[in-house]
Amino acid sequence: MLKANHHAEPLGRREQNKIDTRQAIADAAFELARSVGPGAFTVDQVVERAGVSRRTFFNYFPSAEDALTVRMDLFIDLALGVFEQLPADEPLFGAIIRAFTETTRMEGLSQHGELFRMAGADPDLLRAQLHSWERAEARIAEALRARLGTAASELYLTALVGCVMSSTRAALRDWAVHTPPSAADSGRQLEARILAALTMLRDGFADPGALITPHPPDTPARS
Amino acid sequence: MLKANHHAEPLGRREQNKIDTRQAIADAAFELARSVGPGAFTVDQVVERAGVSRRTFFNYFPSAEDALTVRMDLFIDLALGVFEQLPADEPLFGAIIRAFTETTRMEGLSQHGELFRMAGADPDLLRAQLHSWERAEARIAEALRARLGTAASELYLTALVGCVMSSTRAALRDWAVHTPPSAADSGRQLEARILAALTMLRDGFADPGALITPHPPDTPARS
DNA sequence: ATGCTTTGTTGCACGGAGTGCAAAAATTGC
DNA sequence: GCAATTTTTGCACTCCGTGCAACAAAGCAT
Repeated sequence: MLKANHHAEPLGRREQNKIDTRQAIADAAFELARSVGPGAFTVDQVVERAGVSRRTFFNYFPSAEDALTVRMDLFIDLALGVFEQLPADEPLFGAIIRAFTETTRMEGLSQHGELFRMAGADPDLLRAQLHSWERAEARIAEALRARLGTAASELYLTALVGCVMSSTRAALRDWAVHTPPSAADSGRQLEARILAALTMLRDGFADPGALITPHPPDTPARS
Repeated sequence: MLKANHHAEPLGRREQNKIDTRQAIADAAFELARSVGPGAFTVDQVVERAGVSRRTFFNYFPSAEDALTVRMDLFIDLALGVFEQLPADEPLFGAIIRAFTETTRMEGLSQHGELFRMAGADPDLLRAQLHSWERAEARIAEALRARLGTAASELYLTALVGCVMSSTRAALRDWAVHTPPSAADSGRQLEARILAALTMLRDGFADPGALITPHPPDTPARS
């Protein structure tokens, strides 16, 4: 187990207030999205819940949907922190997989799945999430660049990161479809899928053999 | 060379008018984006150029940025048409690569690159494009599902398509960075990159060896 | 504590985005 | 040509997103 790298600096009241406000807004937005549905609430409703002014909201987020991507950004923060602590000589795919699984263990997954599922109902939320993945991709590519140095071409690097993210997203999608209610082993279900997808990637998708969920739905994949 | 599958049905005036209007709006939006920059023009300016009412614009597109993704959607139309005509026993990656290269030969690439580069300057356009890629992914997955039948799991299928799109996107990005002006061999440059990225994918990213553009920029990659 | 500087919040105002609705115009079928 | 259908348009309305200036809170020095 890796230590959490908490940045536990003194952190003045200025910084803390901003973090709190940001979180309050994000929480308010999430609760609203959960209760009335994504895209079915206004910024005014959010700020009323969060206890800030309308103008302040837009100081933090450019749109209501962006307040719903905070969780993913934080998730990437964690994952990158984990990744940077892994030994530099560990095999690449192994390190990536470990960074993901280690992170999913400290962060709850249910909300991510819930948000992912919400995106199916609201194009604007979907776009915000895609943008979030894009930002994450850039950040991860950055971290990988630091790890691999100039040994790898830019194309190799960006394509690899893109594929890792795509595979992870496919796993999330599959998981969201086949594990709608919060099942007991929900976490393991997702982990298994991410692992399966990344393994396919490592093998160049040579074997179409069904590892998880054949074609018909409702096959809980006894893993 | 494959035939273009032109759907040359009679096509009444209703249908034709809609197509024309759609195209007029898309063209007007593209010209504006090109001259004043993406995100720097209003819907009113677009509709004035296109010669339609403001309300009509929103009958066709939900936002100004969406009018700029028409080209990519059409590109996918073409590519899918090509893909479906390829022999069913052709190796998967080969078929995908061929579908792409065949399509790039009939469609101009410069506008795609231009739009791609524009997205770096306007978050909303970027989101619209990401959404467009997402739609394309779904459509391609559909086509692949028809081709592979139930032999492949959903996860395999969606992960594969996602990775193909990601690799292509990485190639586009690399190309857009290293080939800013419309160079003479612009088309071949892009083709080479897409091929390189998809080859990396097929090989499971086992070899970080620099195929195109080592690390430093401005290395035209003698192909 | 007191004042001074820096930084974050709020209200206001304004232009633009997006949508429901009903009237008007264009296309189609007969 | 006439009636039915489909598309375009104008209007009105709400909500979004932002520049600006006044205001409040935190930091800093004495």
